[in-house]
Amino acid sequence: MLNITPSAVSRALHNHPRISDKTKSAVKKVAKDLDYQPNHLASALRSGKSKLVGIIVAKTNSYFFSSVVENIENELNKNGYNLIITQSNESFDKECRNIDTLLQTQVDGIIASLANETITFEHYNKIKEKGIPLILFDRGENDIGVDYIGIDDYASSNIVVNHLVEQGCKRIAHIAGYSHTRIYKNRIRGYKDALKKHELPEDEDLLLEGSLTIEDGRAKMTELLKLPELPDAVYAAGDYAALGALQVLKEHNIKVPEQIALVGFSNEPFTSLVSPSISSIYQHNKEIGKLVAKQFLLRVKDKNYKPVLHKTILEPELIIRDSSRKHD
Amino acid sequence: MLNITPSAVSRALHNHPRISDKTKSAVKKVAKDLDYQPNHLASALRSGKSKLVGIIVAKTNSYFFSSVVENIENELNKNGYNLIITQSNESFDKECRNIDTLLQTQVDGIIASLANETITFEHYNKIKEKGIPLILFDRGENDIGVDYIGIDDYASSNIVVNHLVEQGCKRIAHIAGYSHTRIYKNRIRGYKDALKKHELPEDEDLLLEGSLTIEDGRAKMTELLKLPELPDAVYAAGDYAALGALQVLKEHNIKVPEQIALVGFSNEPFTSLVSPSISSIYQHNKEIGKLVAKQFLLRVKDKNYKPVLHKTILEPELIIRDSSRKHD
DNA sequence: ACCATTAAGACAAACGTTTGTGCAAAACTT
DNA sequence: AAGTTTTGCACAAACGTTTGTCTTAATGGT
Repeated sequence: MLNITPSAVSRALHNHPRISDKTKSAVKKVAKDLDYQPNHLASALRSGKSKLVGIIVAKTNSYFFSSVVENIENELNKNGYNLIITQSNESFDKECRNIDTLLQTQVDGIIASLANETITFEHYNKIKEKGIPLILFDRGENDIGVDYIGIDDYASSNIVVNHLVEQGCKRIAHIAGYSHTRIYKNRIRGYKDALKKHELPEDEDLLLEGSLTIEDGRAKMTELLKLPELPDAVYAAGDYAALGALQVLKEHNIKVPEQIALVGFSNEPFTSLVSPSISSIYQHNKEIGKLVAKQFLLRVKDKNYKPVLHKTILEPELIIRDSSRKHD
Repeated sequence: MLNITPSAVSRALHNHPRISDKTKSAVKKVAKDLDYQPNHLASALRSGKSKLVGIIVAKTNSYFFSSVVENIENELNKNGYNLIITQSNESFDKECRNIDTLLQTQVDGIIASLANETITFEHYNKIKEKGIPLILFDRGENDIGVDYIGIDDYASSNIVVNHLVEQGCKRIAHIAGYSHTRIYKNRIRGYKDALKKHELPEDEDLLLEGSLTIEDGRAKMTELLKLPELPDAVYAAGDYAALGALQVLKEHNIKVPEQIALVGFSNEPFTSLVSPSISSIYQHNKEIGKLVAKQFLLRVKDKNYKPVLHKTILEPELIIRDSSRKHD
């Protein structure tokens, strides 16, 4: 080297004020020449910061999650963080194990969206006890008491119902998610309140909770078609369920949207590909990813910033497609 | 503690033969009681193994990649490894940067699928120089000289052409990927050779290279429809291109498969959702993921195992759907 | 009973940084 | 010119493991 201690080198590379500009530039030059690669592990060990962020989502191969993650990655990479992505597969157990794994890996923080199965939250306390930031998005709970970014599910339902009423629908069914998950509960509340607002009768037969898979959508639509009085619109709380419903409608030669209009949720890519294309709620995937990343950065930069909780709620946007457009 | 040195504890937890069973169980009991969590960073620093594996794919939000990654994750998690997932966005530059980032993070190995833009491979030498395993899948190159897992692209084209000929098609077009990428080149070769085998004339107008996006598929299909003599089948080397083609065909009121049959590639979920559903080549996503993981584990366990190169080529499977089924 | 072998674990160095403290020289103050 | 502050860096400890070597005690062989 050039007669200098490791500590001086470290400080030089980090632009410590107590190092002269001359040695700084000298050190940096040598670093370049020798193609010096800092050892992240050693740095992490000593400083306690691994520069790794853990992510837990239900499934990476859903468009919504993968595009949120993509945007989180872009933001955090800029700040020297890398992502460790795990998936819960909607399983509570796997979610718990993922948390353990991530904590063992000494991540600097965790970003998560809850599994469908998750209805208790003690496992998240481990994270809080460790003192590292935890940010939830989309499927988060108020009970955990951490920062959250998501859309206004209640408002989404309002927008959907308003739109359907505008199209002339008067008997609107809702294929809902399980109401133990907050977001689905809110969508149900929004649906009911919107009906009231428009002075439409609330019919229990028109509200069906389920897992929102394609199969579930098919089953629920089949049930709806057995009703003595058919609905003239179906609002599904998930695109896959909407797709299942659409399949059943086509099999029964029911015209969409003329006889029954259809609206989904999440704006999965296929909604614009099927025919008729399915109207759906866009959840601002990109925006959510960016906001999550920014919120995370805020938290790691300012550890003592605890007291204030940030809940960011985005306004949803209805993408109107053929499945619910009765007139231009 | 219980009057024992850290070294003894470490060895006890790792079942070192020179530690008595008595102390081993004692140590493990205390570890349980105290909820001891080993510090991966310290372990990584000392042992030189981070237990992290880097992944580079073009896009996580493609179904093929995300399901491969999902299966890699499952396998590697069982062996104590965690994944750092990065995406190149099909960009050569981003791919280079990803490699640098991963190496800096001291990953124990890298698993990658090349970006479309990538046509030179020096940046992968950095990985080999570091002496850590590199495994390629799907989009890999023979030149790099590393283990590879993928499907037989040449055979895929054969299967597709055979199927189309069986359906009575005699003028088969191919919307191809750029031939500088090996897998697309092989699909083109397979396509040409299969035509020869069936003694069908090879028509240059029927072979169009492109990026295989939806838009590209639309453009290429539009071109094909301008030909004086229309094709009676289109084989697209990617599902998105096939979808674009299908859109154009429907807009021109051309019956699929009666007038023009259509086959795609990758078996993306939407292929079964659109109407008509699109026949497509299934690439054994799960199998690929598992094989990649196993190959990686082989390599890290046996560093000196270098000389032999493993190329695993899976047989593709054609999923026949409505878009190419002229009779049952 | 003496030497050889094995067993069980202690000891200490090492991995490559970061960081608090100490200390000399330089710069500034009056 | 003497005291005070600032500057620039050296020193050394520390992060929590892993691992090669050494030591002591126990076991075995003759």
